Parts: sequence; C-alpha cells; structure tokens
Amino acid sequence: MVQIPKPPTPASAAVGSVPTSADVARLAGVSRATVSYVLNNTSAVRISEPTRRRVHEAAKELGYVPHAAARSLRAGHSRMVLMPAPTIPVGPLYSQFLSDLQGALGRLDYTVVQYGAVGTHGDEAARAWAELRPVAVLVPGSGLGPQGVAVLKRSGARAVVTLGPETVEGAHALLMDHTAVGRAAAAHLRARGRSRIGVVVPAEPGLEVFSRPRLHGVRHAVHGTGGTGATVIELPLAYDEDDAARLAARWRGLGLDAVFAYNDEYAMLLMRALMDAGVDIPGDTAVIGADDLMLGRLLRPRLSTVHIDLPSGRDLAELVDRAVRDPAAPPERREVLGATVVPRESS
Amino acid sequence: MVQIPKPPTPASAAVGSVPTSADVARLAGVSRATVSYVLNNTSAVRISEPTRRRVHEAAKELGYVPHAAARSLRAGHSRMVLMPAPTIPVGPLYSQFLSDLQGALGRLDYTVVQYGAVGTHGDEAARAWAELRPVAVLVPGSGLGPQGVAVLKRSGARAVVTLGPETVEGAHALLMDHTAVGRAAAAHLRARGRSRIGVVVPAEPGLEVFSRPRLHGVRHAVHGTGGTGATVIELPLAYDEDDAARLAARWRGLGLDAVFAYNDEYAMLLMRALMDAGVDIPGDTAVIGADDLMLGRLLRPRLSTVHIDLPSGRDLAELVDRAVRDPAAPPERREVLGATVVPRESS
DNA sequence: TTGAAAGCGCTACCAC
DNA sequence: GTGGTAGCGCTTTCAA
Repeated sequence: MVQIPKPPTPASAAVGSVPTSADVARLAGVSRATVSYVLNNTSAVRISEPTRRRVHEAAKELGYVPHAAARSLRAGHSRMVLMPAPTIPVGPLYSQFLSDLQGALGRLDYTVVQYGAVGTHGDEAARAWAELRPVAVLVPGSGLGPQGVAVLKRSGARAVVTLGPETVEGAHALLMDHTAVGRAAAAHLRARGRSRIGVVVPAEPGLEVFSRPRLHGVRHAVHGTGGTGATVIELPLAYDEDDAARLAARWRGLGLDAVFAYNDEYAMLLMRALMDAGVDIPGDTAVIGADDLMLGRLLRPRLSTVHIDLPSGRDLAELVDRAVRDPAAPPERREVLGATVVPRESS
Repeated sequence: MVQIPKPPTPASAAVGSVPTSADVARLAGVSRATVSYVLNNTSAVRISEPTRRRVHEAAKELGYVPHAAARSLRAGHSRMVLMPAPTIPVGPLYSQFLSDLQGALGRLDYTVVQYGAVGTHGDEAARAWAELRPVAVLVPGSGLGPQGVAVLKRSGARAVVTLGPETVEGAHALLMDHTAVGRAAAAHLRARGRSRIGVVVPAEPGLEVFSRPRLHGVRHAVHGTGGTGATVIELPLAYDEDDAARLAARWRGLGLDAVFAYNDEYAMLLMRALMDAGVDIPGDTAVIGADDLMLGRLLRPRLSTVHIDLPSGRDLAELVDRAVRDPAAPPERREVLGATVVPRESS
C-alpha cells in the first residue's frame, strides 16, 4: 500500500494512501509552508485565524499525522533516547527504575525507545542503534566498548551513558558496582562469625554480569580482611527445585556455615531445599540474599538480604539532558549503587 | 553539532560531522549511486570488484552508518514493529514472552521497538506511535480503540495486533481472556467443596486489566453453575505485609472458606499473613494463586495455582508477518490464553 | 500574511 | 559498469 509508487497524479490525494502535509495544504487551499507554520505553532510568523482554522480542519479531516523520520531528517537531529531492550527477565527493582526513567525523560520532552535485542554484542549492536540517529544512548550492562561508543558519537549521538560495572572510554558512566553487594553480604556474615562461605552463582546464562561481581565482592571482603582460614566456595545453581535439592543433598559434605545466594529468589529456593534436607537455618548455615524482594519476608525464617539503592530515574534523566546540551563536557562518572544489609532471621 | 547547518563547502567532508553516503562516494571517487549499490549489495546491478573494495574501505574509514530515517523515507516503508513499553512491572511470564517475540520478529528481519510510555491512553498514544510510521503495531492490554487503530492504519501501519481482553474493530486480536483464570480457580475451589470465596484484587493501579477479568471469571463460574448459596467477595489488597496482616486480622469475621488471590505473589503474601494469624490452610481456608511462579513452591503448604499458557513468540511473529504481507486479509481473532489448575497443598 | 523553493540522506530509474 | 538525478515528507529561509 505504502511502498507502491503512486501514479503521477500530482493534484490528487489518492484515497487509501498516507496523507502528507501537501495533502493538507491542498485541502485547506494554502501552501505547505503555511501548514507547517500552523501545525507547529511557529512563533516567528503570524498566520491569520481563519487560515489556522482551515488548516487544522483539513488536517483533522484527513487524519494527518506528521512523519517523524522526514521531520528529523530535515531538522538534522531528533529527541530520541535509545536503550537496548532487556534480554533477560528483569526484576521489579530495575523495572521500576526503567519506568521512572522513561517518565522523567518524557517530561523533558525526549522520546524513549527500547531497541529490540538483535542478539549481537554491544559493539555490533551499536551500529544498528546508530542507524536510528538517537540523540542519546543508554546502555545497561557491559558489552559496549570504546568502539561502539565511537560509532554512536560519530553518527551524531550527543550522549552515550553506560550503566554498568566499568567506565567506557568516551561515555558517561553510571557505575553500578555489584561487588559492593558481595562485600556487604560477606562483611555481615563474617561479623556473625561465619567463615566458610558458599556463594550461589546462577547457572542461567545472562546473569553473569551481576553474579560475577557479587562473587568477587565476597572474595575480596573475605580475603581483604585477612580472615585467617576463611574460605569462599562458588556454588552453581539452576533456578529449579531439583537442582536446589541436589545441592542441598550434598550440603553437609561441603562444610559451609554460611551462604550468600546471589539474590533473594535463589536464596529462597536454596533455603527451602536446605530446610527440607534438615539443615538448620541459621543454626547450621546462615543464609543471605540480595535485592530485598518481598518474597524474602514470606518464608520463615525471614531472609536476610542486601538492599540495593538504584539512582532515581529523574537524576539519570537530568544527567542525560545535561550531557545532550553540552556534548563537549567531560564524561561524568558516578557511583550509583548503594548496598545495605537488612539483617533478618536467616543469618 | 549535528543540527548546525554546515557552511556551504560542498566539496569537503567537514571533520566532526556525521558522514553521509556522499562523503563515502567522494572518498572512494565514485558516485553516490554506486555507494548505494555496493553497500546494499544490489543484485540488479553489477559493480566491479575493485570499485566495491574502494567503497567498502572508504565507508569503513569514515565510520559510515546509513541513516535509517532517510532510507525509510525514500523507501516509503520501514520494517519497524512498534509496541508500547510496559508501564507496570511485568512478571517473568510476560518478559519471557516478549523476549521470544523480539527474537522471532528479528529473525524475520523486523526491528522491534518499544515506545516509552507517554502516559497518555491508547488512542492519543496511537498518534505518537503513528509518527514513526511502523509497519506493524502490537498493543498489549486494552486502551486502544477503533479510533487509534484507524489512525495507525491511515498512517501506513499494515498490521495492528491487540493482545488483550477484547477485539478491536479493524485490528487483529490475540484474545487473552483472563476470566478463564478466574473460572478455572473457582471451578477448582467449588470442586473442593468450598462455597464462600474471597477474591483478592490488587490495590496497586494498573493491574485492573488483569484483576477485573479474573474476578469476573470467578463470579461467572460460581453463579453460572447455579451454586446454591455460593458467594464471592472482593478483597482489595495492597502488596505489602501490613495490609496483608490487616486483612488476615479480620479474616474469621469474613467467614470465607477459600480465596483466589489474583496471582501467586499476592497469594503468598496473604497466605503468610493468614498462617501468622493462626488460620489453618487449607483446613480453614483454601488458597489458590495464579501464574505458576516458582515462589509458590517454596512456602509450605505448597501453593495451588492456575498455570497460564501464553502463545509462543514465534507464533505471534508469524501472525504479524502474515498480516504485514497481506494487509487486506480480514482480521484474525484468536484465543490464546490457556488456564490450567495446578493443584498443590494449599487447596 | 503567504508562497516558492532548497535541501536533509538515501535509493532507484534511466542514460551513457 | 557507472553516474546523473528525481523525489520521499518535512521545515525554513527569502521574496513577494
């Protein structure tokens, strides 16, 4: 319908085809320029009231909707902020953050667009993103390298912001250091007198971005404090009951007196399996999760957890806006992940 | 940087500005047409190997990335499939579905884009979506009316698909009838001999899309079967422990012998509160949730639930593709939500 | 107050 | 094989 070239009937608005501003102009009996002035409320030029009305009426009658691509092609820029759509199921924490962010950017008159996963890694994906000529790009996780940043900037992105573990050359960075989560958990367990600490690492792919740093945080805290004889053991665990039961079955053999379980969901899964296997919690083994999800409060004993503070969407939106306004400014790098232990009954 | 009109130096590729195909052509010493042919592997025209190489090298050297807007403006169509980004935190079920769908559409060479919430309701939002001239639009939930569908189609969308409770004039419909969930739950509870059924309805806004039909499904099943003396009571509940405790405190006064709790999360919250208040489950009160989440298996007694079958992403992607290829075909309407009770220990 | 026209970056038709 | 060029829909000077 759309892509079939219209036959050369320049004076007619073929019914069934998408109306353009020229069609509106024709119907209103004015020029395309006037249509543009009226529809955009251009202040630099005054159009008579009757003309305005005619244009508006014509536009409504035709169901005219401006063509964003044509507009931004002409303007040379857009107000699109692009983020890759999350590929892994993302928890309520991050969902909320995303939602806030979209709202805040919307209020600053940006259009947020989540680009559906191409499955490729950051630097290749950057090319696809760059084709849309977004004014800013927000990239969670790692994966985008300096190459990707360069591609984006060369194609007109005025701001590239990464949300992840490390800074990337040329991009603003909201550093989310998940080792802090592991460190907090480990410090808590050590303070409770535990020294043989298991760390659950999800077997599911895609979660390494978070699980590796959390594990390293534990290692760092335990070995950094010169804990004599304290040990850390990595425990792969798939998110299903069978695997949890298997792990629980060999628990006593592991000789652990504490476990930090990646997040509350894995913690609950494991804790349930341990209890079913007759392991006393926190007597035999202390358990701590992370993310402070509601579900941690529902099982007994109540699950200790590491509460995570994310930046407010509004803050990030303002950072983006600032960066867009002044693309020459040096990249900001800000530490935004707060980790606080919420001690409950399981540790 | 981008929007500042370049001074009239037509023969120079100003450094720092975004490279265009003309810049590539200049550097390679060929015409823009040739660049286009080479970069798009146009089969209708044969370009000599040396020329191809020169073009590719020039493109790489400049970091050339084609301008999607210009391309689709010229082409008269795009392969963008647009969906509104979810505004409410969406569970693992739907996340997975979305992810599959994106993958499947990607494999069919569509680009999926989630449009950040404009906060407006469907029909107004439709205008904003239409500005992007997507080839197809996927709209979950209700909210989009025939008006919105018309706007989208008039602006070139070849397929509009709704995923929701009802069909919308002019759009394909994947009917997700959540009353089926309520009906399944109610039938189960009735079969277990329960007759005074509470139905938890989340106090959180935005969930009505699901909670109302689920409630109505229960009502329908209970009254439809001519259950003499069976009653259904609506129980608003906020997703926090205090509100759950309050509800539990007045539980005996309500005289209910069963409760269907919207979904597993609310069910677990309430079940925990009821147990803490000394209500025996399932003895005094049977509890059933929905969505078959992992967490329902962790608390004891294990939570009965209604398992929900969503269509596969691949199926939906194929529907979209078919609709795009043949926009004139009559709208498909398909029932896609399967609801099966998974009886466990709580009912 | 309004209109004519240039041009954003790209592709595809038609000449050479 | 390659180049010239029209034109997608829009905004915005510059003239009238």
